[in-house]
Amino acid sequence: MPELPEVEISRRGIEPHILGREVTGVVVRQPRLRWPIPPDLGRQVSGRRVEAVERRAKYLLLRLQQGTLIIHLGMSGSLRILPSGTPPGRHDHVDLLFGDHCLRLRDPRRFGAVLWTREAVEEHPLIRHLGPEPLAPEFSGDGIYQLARARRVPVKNLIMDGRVMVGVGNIYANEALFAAGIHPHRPCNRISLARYRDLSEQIRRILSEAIRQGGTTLRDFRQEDGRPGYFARRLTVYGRAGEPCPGCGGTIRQRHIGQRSSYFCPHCQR
DNA sequence: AAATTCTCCTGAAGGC
DNA sequence: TGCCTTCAGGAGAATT
Repeated sequence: MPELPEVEISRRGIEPHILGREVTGVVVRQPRLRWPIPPDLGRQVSGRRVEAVERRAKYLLLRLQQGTLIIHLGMSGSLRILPSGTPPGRHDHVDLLFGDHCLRLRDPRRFGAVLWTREAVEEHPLIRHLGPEPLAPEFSGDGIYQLARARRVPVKNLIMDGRVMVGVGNIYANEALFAAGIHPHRPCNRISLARYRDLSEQIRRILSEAIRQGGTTLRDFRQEDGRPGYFARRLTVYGRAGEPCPGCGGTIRQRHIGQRSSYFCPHCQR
């Protein structure tokens, strides 16, 4: 499931293959993703050159001449660079053609999205309200602490809220809270500034490490060359219910918070 | 108004 | 072996 590191890895993987290249066509085999793919996408983007390949939160932004393609990988999306004409698999829904090769989106669960906007992408409804990037140099716990004071949701919900900060999905939220010794259920307004600063640092550290490891492959994620990521072996608590906590030897618990699974050590995390 | 629930979809895993 | 059921999960929309 692509979270921020997986999207950044995809960005770095595809950039050298498409930056500066002209889109020669688009093939849409299945337009029904999270939102329908615009029917005239091919006409809109063909002939335009890729001027930048960026990432904002978990959105990939392909800046073309006079517009931006917004790609979201949803739950199960992945991007591959392939020779043009490579036979598509069952869930290969979209190809962006670049002459001899193509950028192919595979997304079995179809929660992803491919959208086109000619407006300033920073003002797009999906982008406009996004919180700060954890990997930006100026990111610290201070802003989060201020926001948290006015709310009382569990801290895990807070850090997964894209308006508060972006890119922290379920896996990394669990890991960061363990690393910071904070209980995922703790009301977010009952955590000190010092602990938010530490938590922010842990989020940065874990996301950076995951990027270095090629991301976390749990089910479908593949790097652009088809290799899986290797961060899964570094996960300390996620998916380890019943196993011993590496900190105290106690048992890692799993509980549901919202609709998602939390994994934590009730002894080390308070 | 903040917080929770619902919804999209299908692969994987577990039970019998 | 294989069918059936349950679960997971990002994020906007709907609901409380």
